[in-house]
Amino acid sequence: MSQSNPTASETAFHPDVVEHVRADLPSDEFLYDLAELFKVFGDSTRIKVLFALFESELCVGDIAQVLNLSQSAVSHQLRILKQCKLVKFRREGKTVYYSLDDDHVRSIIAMGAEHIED
Amino acid sequence: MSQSNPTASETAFHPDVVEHVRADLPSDEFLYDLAELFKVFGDSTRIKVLFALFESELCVGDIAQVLNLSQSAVSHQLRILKQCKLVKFRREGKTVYYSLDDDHVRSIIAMGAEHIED
DNA sequence: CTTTCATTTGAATAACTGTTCATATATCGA
DNA sequence: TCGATATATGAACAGTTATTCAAATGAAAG
Repeated sequence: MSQSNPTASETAFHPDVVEHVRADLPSDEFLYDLAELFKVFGDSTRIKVLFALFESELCVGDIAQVLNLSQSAVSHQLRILKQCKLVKFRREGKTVYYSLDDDHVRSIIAMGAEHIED
Repeated sequence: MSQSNPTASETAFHPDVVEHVRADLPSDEFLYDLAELFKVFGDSTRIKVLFALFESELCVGDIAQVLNLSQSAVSHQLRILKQCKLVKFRREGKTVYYSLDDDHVRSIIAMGAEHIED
């Protein structure tokens, strides 16, 4: 018998395929982290914030103005964007200016946008 | 005065910037759709399903086996992936085979993966 | 037509998430 | 030091969502 996988496929329809696919899956941790990243893009408020920052560096109050949101809501979302390195910030007196951290953000959003336009 | 924007920026710090950024924002509908798309990628179960389908076409039961999930849970998620055209399917007797619908899926995930590896 | 198998669907529950409101921190000027 | 301003944070509430379980399709075989 060519089958010797104990964990998988006792009732599987295609045990060989199941085993092969399973073997090539990335680690659970990687898949989890990836989902976490996309989760961040999966909120329209955060997407709006990112699009606003596409144009130029902005302070918190201006982002709130642009998007018609409360300052608190914006600050909460910026915190999340900061955590996964999508935005960076610099302080100038009382004001904190946010900007995109790298170009991955643009690439990822561009790919998403491409899929939508069908 | 060079400012004449009625809707925005009564209390904004940089009214001119606010107005400019706001003018260049995509429509709310587009931004909402984009967030909806990323929301689909933002769940580790769905990400796992997509990665499994990277390898080959699979039927529902095999996906469940590969990922160690209930058939029902997989079916529910496949429904969502189907709705936004990320996967397609074909029926063969009682069995339904799922596969990736286009290469956008790979591109989007590749971009996300690139960001994580830092 | 009845049984069996693969998948789908619906309802219910539990967990998560974004906003709001109130409060706290931080910086600057008087 | 005190007040004003910009931002951050914490708790609470409301809305959303993924899973489970049970039941329902849909398709082939006898």
